[in-house]
Amino acid sequence: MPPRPPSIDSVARIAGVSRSAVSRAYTPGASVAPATRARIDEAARQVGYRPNLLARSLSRQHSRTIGIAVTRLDNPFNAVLLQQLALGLRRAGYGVRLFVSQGDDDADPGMEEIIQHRVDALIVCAIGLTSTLGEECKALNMPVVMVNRRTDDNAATCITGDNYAGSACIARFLVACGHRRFAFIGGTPGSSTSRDRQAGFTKALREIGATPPLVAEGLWDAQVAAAATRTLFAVPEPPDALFCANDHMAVAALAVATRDYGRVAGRDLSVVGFDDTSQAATIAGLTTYAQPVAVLAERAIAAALAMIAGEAASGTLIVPGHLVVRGSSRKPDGCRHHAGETVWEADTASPKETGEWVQT
Amino acid sequence: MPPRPPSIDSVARIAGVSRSAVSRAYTPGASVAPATRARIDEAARQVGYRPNLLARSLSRQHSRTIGIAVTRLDNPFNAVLLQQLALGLRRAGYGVRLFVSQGDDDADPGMEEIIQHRVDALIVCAIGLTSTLGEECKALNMPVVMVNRRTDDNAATCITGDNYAGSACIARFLVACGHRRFAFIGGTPGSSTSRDRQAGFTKALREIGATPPLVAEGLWDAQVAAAATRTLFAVPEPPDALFCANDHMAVAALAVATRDYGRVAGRDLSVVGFDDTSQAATIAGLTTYAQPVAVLAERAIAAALAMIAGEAASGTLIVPGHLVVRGSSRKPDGCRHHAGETVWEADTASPKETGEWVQT
DNA sequence: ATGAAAGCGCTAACAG
DNA sequence: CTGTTAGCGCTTTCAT
Repeated sequence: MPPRPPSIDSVARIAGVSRSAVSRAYTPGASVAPATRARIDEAARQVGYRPNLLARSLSRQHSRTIGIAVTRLDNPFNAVLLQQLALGLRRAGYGVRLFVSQGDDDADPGMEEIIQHRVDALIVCAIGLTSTLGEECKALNMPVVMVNRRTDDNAATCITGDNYAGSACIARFLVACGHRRFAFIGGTPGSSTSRDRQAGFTKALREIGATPPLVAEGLWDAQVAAAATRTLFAVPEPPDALFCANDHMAVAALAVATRDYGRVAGRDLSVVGFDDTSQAATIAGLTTYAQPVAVLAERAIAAALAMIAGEAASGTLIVPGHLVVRGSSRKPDGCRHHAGETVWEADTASPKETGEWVQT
Repeated sequence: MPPRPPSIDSVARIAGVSRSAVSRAYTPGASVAPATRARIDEAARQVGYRPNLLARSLSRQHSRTIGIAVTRLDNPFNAVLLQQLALGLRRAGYGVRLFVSQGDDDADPGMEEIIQHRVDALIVCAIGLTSTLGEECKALNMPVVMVNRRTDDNAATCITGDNYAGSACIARFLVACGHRRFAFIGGTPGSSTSRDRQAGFTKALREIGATPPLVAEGLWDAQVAAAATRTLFAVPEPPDALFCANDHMAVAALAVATRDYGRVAGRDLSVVGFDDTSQAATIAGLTTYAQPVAVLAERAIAAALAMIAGEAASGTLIVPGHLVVRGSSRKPDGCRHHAGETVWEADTASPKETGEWVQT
């Protein structure tokens, strides 16, 4: 009933050439006589021909499509990361098939579905692959790169921020601010990212000889983090320094602390986040450890393309970030202006500008 | 070089049946003898067979894939809308091909690309289609539904919130708060959404006999809106009531007003947004006109599926919202609690619970 | 430079 | 219920 769109054959017929000729006319760098090409172009224009990419993919054995699996698009960091990935991929000539999963953590992002679609590679954001799935993928040799999450079984190449060093930096910063009672609100306990941030924070605190932090779970969720904040403030000696494992939660915690508990951030309380989402900056004036999302995306894409090309990259790339100081925290000595933001001199967490590959 | 994944033929051979049998085994509701099915299942399991969806799509003449074109994923409203769409689509058995475009407005979301991928339908969020593109789509009879944007040439089915009535409600609300000097920060001037919100606001103000608002352009961007806010406050008699065309901007404007200008929202200033993003609630305590994003998504999906099924829906569906009152504004008489939020009794903007189809 | 022919992996009548 | 056959629309040797 719906008249099918013109196929390569119709064009060939009209132009009076074989369909191979038409195919070549659409293949950059193939050899077609100018005259033939003209006839083909004309015929194509006439009927409004567009090559059917499904058919092409089937024939070529690759789809120039990359799958992106993601959760929690309510977290602007994830949303922006997705945006950067999609944009960068398009620039590289790849399309995107999107898989969004409900669950938080090791949520199986509908793996069966992904595999059946024969994407050339899979980029996984903020979710963990179960190890069996990791195996599956490499069995099918489908390249997988994980962003903002790492895995130890080297089933995938990983690109992350410097969670450990960044969080350690935050610990030192908070101590330099003169704080004494620390607290940490984590993401989902199962995620490497949350664990690394907690570990870096706690370890640095211990090394300095500070009191270990109170710990609560925020599950990467603003609401949950808000509740956790209330719990934290309900203790006899509530914290005066709070580190939340990402901005999404930090910004909620900050709101609770100031609105509901009358704390004035930057004086009797410091709250620090991780990511540097634009809302952290604009709305909340949040002190945070900035992750260069554009770089993360770019590196992830590079890794995926490399793997598609057969260069078996593997391991974990740690992309450095830096602390940016804003009104949500006190401002210790050693803060100075640089490129429009306030940084902290003692922030030496990530010396390498370009990031560093570590083997797992 | 990379050993190809097992195909339907390998399974057929191993199971000792024809490939049609295998095909049927994977087609719900097809008739296969239990014994045959068992042999097929076994063979499939053995080699790890998965049907190739590309091939299936080519053969079936549809891909069970819907394209989603979107911009500005830095705006949490768009991000969450995308999330809901993807989730709902998956529930309906559809996959998603994602097209994110850079530009703001009538940005051509890489139409050629979309068409070539032979998606079964296209859902466009927050972007406008140029009219030629609209034509193209219907020529190819590819269903298009626009969310949060409308078009008058009926090239597409549109699903929007009640921009006009909602904004009028905000105007009346602000007047009821006792304000006198109004301002409006719009999105991109080309977008129907921004225009409708401005029109509803301005019109209602005029009807009441209030002073017309100062108007500035925020381009749907937090930074730009922040700058616009500064401009607005630089005039001799700065506004005491500010309506921003979405929360993303409102929240930035609120931050500027309170932090940089020392205004205290809820007393000498009211700022109101549109959308009710979760950050608006959690972080900023923003008074805003709530749009039911889940409903928007669900309706958009329903429309797309209907059109795929051949039921030529067209026109514009207006989904009602409601005003939720929080700390960023004064609280006039007639506010009461309902289902955990504060609503305004005089908010009669959208009587229809289910939304209403209007012809264009 | 061009065309013929053989696929890519799966589906869909149609006979049996 | 099952196998045969003919596509779906495009690519890619291989000759010419």
